[in-house]
Amino acid sequence: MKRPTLEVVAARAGVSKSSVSRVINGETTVAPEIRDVVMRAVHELGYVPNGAARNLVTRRTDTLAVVVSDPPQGVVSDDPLFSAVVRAVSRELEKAGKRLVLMLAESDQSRTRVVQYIAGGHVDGVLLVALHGTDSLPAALARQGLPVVSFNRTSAQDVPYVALDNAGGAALAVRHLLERDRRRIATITGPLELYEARERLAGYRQTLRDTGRRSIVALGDFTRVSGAEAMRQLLEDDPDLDAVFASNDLMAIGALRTLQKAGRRVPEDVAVIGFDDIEAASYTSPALTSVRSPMADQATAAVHLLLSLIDGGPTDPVIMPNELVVREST
Amino acid sequence: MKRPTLEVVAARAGVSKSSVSRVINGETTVAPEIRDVVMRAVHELGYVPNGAARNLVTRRTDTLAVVVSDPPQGVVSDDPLFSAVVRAVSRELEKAGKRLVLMLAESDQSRTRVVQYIAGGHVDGVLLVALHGTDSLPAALARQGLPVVSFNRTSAQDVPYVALDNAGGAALAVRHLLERDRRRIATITGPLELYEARERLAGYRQTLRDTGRRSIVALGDFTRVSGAEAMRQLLEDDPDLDAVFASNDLMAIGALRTLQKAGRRVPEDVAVIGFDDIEAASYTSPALTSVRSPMADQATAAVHLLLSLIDGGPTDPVIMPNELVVREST
DNA sequence: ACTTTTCCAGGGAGCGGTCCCTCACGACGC
DNA sequence: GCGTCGTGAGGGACCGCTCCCTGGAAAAGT
Repeated sequence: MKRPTLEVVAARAGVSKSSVSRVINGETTVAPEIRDVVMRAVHELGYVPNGAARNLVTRRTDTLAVVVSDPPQGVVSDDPLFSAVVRAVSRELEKAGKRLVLMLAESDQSRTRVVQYIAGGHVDGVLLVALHGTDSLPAALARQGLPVVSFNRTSAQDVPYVALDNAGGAALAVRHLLERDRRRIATITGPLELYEARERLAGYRQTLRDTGRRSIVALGDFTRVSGAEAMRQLLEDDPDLDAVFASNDLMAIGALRTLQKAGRRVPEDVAVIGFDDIEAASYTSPALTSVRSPMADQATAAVHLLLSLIDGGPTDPVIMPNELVVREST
Repeated sequence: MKRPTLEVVAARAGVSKSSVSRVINGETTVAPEIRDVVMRAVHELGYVPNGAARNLVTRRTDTLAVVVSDPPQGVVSDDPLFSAVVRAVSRELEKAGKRLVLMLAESDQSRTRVVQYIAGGHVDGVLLVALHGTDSLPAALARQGLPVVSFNRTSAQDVPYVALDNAGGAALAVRHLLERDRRRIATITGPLELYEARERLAGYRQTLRDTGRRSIVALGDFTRVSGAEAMRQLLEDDPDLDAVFASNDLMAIGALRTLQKAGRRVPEDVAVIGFDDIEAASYTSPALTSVRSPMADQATAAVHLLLSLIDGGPTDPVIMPNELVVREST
């Protein structure tokens, strides 16, 4: 099942390789009759250009890597937003006529494999998703000298990024709770190695400080069980609290369960608000109020930034605004 | 930022290209001292082989495509299982030292693009996920003459596949409901263009028939809202029903909500059972009993089958067993 | 009418690897 | 001591494409 080559097509059409190449690549300096005879030959033979050969000489691959850097426990890729992001990226690349190579970097070993692969010239650019601030990957990739866009802020200074307005979102949540006349507002944080977790915490703190209230903080790690556990902790430490801002929805869902088991009514006794507005937030009872993270839009923006970078465009970071989705839990 | 080539490394090490190539590819017929001097040159120069050049001559890419064929509404890729599958596949390929190109085929246009890409020799094999029975893609890809494995049964005869035991899983669910002394057991189906939906329905029907009971069927399309709607329909048609088997969890969750709004207690008045056991199934209240689809295992099996196919191995289909996860809703 | 410019098809040199084939050299057998 | 064999390094053709360069024909200029 050998595929025909340019040369075979050229022979069939009775023209030179160069002419066929020009037709294939849509150059305009080709006489119509040559164009036609070439196209016919192409269709008759079912010719499709060999990608490797083309890559080799053009040094472009029309392929972008999406690298998901994640500890083995899988905080990020377990996240329900993962598939939304992957889909949005995929759709956007499809539109731009590019391909997507997905790589999960879960261990140091796979991290070096990723760098090797990138260095091998297989891709034109890299989209980095959800890294720890301490991650060595962003810097290592940036050093390869090809375009890198991060899906979050990272410790590597010069990596362009598209980020959520995490602090602003947290402020939105807290102000909403204040408007509902809540006085003792606790928070459950994400893992503080992550920028987004730190920013959400900072937004929460700042807003409370501005209104002269004190923070009540419990640590979580963005998983549902950690949310349940943190809520238990909070109830013990401060039984009088009347609202909880969880740094993501999974933890909010965990907190909801804990509250129900403890016999607290939501939202009457304790209001609960999450962050991200994942699908499952609308399934819970009561349905969860949440700060919507426009992940699909963020993914789209990240792809655009990366594509523009590849074309030598600007590298200005993009910050996505969030909005509040009020449901039953507040 | 020009990367060094084999030739440069060879010059630096004072040996021939061939020797460097042998060292890089770990051939054993190389004298230790040559090996050492080459390795040193490789490290000093930071040499990484150019992928395109290698692909061109070896005709292998060590890359596999995962093609998700899906209508624009996104039945499959909206599915919470999507990310689980992608992750499992990614991990497995990582282990095997292969790369993953993800392609969503949402329109006819993108379908042709997929076929073109595959024909371009960019990948060594294809893993097809979740197709409509009428999909033209499996056949088109199989015609390309490279290994294809389907993640479900398809209409294309000769495409090897890894499937769930859908009928068996449905039977498991229905028998469980019968054991709970339910007499009027309804079902909410998936979109019947999909094999899995038909098989789940068939399993339901057969099990009821075997025990002399009649089927009560409402049509859904695997989305949550369709489940809610179908449940409304069922309550209207047959107010006395005491159990519902939904063909997937999202629809079960929708049904749960409808039942609660209608004032039926779950499981006291109506037992609800889902299929797939997605994460969210354990978040609902009451937590959802479900037939667990071992999607990650299925994905792993599919990758193994594909890899074995590439090495010229057998093409026997694999059927994955499912198990029941009993929670509060039954 | 002749030269200059424009335009477009063809020829062919790479791109950076792999791998077949040749050949040198040391070990071994007789 | 000489021929044979085995081992392993080197030379170079080749994978399929792009793109620069050349050259001939047609168009434009004088």
